[in-house]
Amino acid sequence: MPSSKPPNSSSPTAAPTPGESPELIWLRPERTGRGPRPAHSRTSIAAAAIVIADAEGLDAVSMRRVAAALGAGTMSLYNYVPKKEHLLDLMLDAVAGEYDYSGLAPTGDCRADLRRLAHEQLAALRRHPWVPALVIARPGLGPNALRYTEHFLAVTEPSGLDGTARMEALALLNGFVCQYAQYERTAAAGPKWQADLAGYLGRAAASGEFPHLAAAFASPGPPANNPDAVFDRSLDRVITAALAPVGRV
Amino acid sequence: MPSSKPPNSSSPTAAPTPGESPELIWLRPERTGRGPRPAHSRTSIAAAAIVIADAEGLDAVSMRRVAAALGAGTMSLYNYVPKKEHLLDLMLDAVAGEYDYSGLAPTGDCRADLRRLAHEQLAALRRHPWVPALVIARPGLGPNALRYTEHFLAVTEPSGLDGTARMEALALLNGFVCQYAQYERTAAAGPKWQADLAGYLGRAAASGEFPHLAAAFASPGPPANNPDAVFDRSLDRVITAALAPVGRV
DNA sequence: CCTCATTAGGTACGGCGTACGTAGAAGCGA
DNA sequence: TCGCTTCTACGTACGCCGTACCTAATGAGG
Repeated sequence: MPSSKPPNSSSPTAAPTPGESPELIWLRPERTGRGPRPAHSRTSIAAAAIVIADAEGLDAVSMRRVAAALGAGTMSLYNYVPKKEHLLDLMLDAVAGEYDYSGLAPTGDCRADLRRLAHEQLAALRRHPWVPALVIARPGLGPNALRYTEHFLAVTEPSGLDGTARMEALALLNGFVCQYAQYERTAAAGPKWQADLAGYLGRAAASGEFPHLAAAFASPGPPANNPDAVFDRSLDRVITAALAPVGRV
Repeated sequence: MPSSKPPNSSSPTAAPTPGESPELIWLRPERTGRGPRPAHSRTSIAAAAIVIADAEGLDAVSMRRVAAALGAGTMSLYNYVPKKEHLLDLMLDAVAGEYDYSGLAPTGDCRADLRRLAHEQLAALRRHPWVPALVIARPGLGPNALRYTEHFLAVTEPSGLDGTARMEALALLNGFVCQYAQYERTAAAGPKWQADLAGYLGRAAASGEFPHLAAAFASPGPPANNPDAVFDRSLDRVITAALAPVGRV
């Protein structure tokens, strides 16, 4: 929704796309006003694609499938999305648009605010397990990601860090949450896979070639009473790292 | 090489794979000894695929391309690799096999050892820019990854952390290095993309909707004299977080 | 030596992203 | 108002992809 001030429709080179054609889909206007009204919108397209990805995985998201879900011809989709990559951009930004910041207003307690934000994020990634694998490949700075960034910067303002350090903190935290969600996902994958893995690790440990590994797997570690305990434990460390003053750590 | 103890070749169901067929390629024996000698090996196949991926990106790695590079028929590859996913597993483990641990022996200084390890890792990811996007999707515990894990556990032994905490530390550090390499990669992507992004961010900042974002981009931040300075800075934070004692952070 | 698991590789199928072309609808200048 | 221009919708077609299935040839084990 960053349309409160249309940039400058009176510019001399007022073509909607000054150069040839921007690579970023967010720089392409969704609608120029000429011709028939489009039957769909970026939002509805992203929503349809997300339904498919949630239900059947990212591989099931094809231009044909999404178009069919919208009741459109395959090639009609290309009027909205120049390449499939851009469809993925739309999907990611739509997920970023799911955050509800109304309960996440900055309280002045940086650490607590970030903890709550990370949990909101983890919840979103659990709803959409295909996100982590995608977001690592595409930076994706759609309008909703911008709102997220703005919120993060607001929340970390009391930390005393400069803008650059806070952007690095954002990347650090984001990466951690994505990685954790991905770990959860593969850990929850079929028992077959897990049994295979256990057998393989067991054999490796028994081979005597990996003494530290064997020791690490032999010790049980503290049992997690709370399913999110391991997340929270690491999260605290990451927040500390992210907010550490720049000079020395 | 974890074959010093073949599990039990005298089992009644002495098929090389006890169950039906393991999902993990590392549990499938590379060779059973019967029939003609294979013309290729997992290692050579992975090497061929990596050459393609380094030169033309991961999308260029197809079963046909790899087979052709080996001088083999397309379908012959399937004698070595049951599915393409497993080819990717082989590639990842081959990269993990590039580490030279001879200069990385544990010195007792945990932080310094981890710093050197992370730099070795970053160098490998720079050689193979397709790795980060892949490794997030597949846990991949091939023999070389096991050696890496073993080394990491050995290096972090003086930290006083238990095995579980050190495995979490490994994941944390790994994830950070991958994310940084990926960031470097997209930052180095075409000037067109970068110019587009700058324009988009500028417009967003100018809209007044994102005051913190605008402020963060207005302040220049300390200039990096060393190209790896930003990596080192964040790396120090991550190491600190990873090695923090478990009880409290 | 015979037997048969194993390797090599061809053919074919369904699905993918998308270039290209055509037909029709709608905003805009005259 | 007309007609020009630009948009949308979508069918067809091409070249790739992963891989199921099949046939031969090969060579180690009994």
